[in-house]
Amino acid sequence: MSSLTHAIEIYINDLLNEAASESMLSIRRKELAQTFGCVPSQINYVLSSRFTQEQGYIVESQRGGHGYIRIEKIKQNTTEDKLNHLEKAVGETISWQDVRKNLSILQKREIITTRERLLIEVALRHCDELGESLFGISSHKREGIQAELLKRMLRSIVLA
Amino acid sequence: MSSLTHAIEIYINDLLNEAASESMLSIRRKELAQTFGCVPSQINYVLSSRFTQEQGYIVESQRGGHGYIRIEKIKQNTTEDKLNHLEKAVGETISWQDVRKNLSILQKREIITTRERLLIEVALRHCDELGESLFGISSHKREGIQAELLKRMLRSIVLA
DNA sequence: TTTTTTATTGACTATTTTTGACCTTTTGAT
DNA sequence: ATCAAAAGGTCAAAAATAGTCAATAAAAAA
Repeated sequence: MSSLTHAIEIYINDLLNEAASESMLSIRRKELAQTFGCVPSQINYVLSSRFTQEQGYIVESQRGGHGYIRIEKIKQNTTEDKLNHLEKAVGETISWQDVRKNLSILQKREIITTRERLLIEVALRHCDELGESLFGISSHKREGIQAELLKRMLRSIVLA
Repeated sequence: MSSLTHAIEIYINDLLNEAASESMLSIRRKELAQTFGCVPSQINYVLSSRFTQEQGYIVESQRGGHGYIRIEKIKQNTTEDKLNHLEKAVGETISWQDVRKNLSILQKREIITTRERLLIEVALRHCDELGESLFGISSHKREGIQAELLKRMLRSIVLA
């Protein structure tokens, strides 16, 4: 392990934990690289492999003078359960009917809002249309694609 | 250690907020520049990067003796306005950069929530990945598809 | 051992901020 | 009417950051 990447990952996590400020922190890419004696782009690698949205982080940055990289942890690990549950509920493929049914349930349980439900439905339909009209993918394959997108979307907000 | 630009941005916002006068204020470019010990054109930079119409402000000015710069924070009114605004902001195609920027602005203006922003980002990325890896669509065309999806999603929640 | 995945680097690119030289508009005095 | 002074505007260069991508190298899996 050791690896530079891992060390940097730990370093950032430490900062995030001790930062009283709502587990959010700001760094200078160059500085961080210097403290670890590596090239700056190494930091990008760490961020894109260890601090992705899927993993519960939001990363924003700005170039130019006084540039920065801001990392925010948006996940409380106790939501793991919900996640697993969702994964199983959605499964590998899912029909449009089922999608509607599931979303309806989630909404009633106030796990997602009406607006969020709309967003999800719009996205799924759009994807489906593309798959069908533009590329004529089979219905079954489209369902797989939709299931994947649905899972990703649900994950992203359950973690938030 | 924030940038000059950011400091000036905050200063102006403070003035706008405490100004009882309908969140509108008038400044002298030269004076403000002097307050911050910078060249006057720095003020133009701040205005054009932080107080654009997109971001909800109207800026008017006049040269010559008794010149001034007036800054007004405008409220978002009807749904129609929001929609038109969105349509224009997104346009026909949109880069990932611009997507992030736009969503960030919408979130700051509280037109969408963090969760909604996450949902949208995930959906767009998913669509993009599909387009690229599965069907090898050109980058430009993918941007068009993304713009369409983005507009649909935003429309759906603005109208909700 | 061979293959596949993950890390490391660096050359090249892109964005943002800061500064300054030069331009335009408005007012007011003569 | 003219001109000088007093604003504000534009634009492009320079400086300060961050991002991308592809070639290697190292580690893990098969």
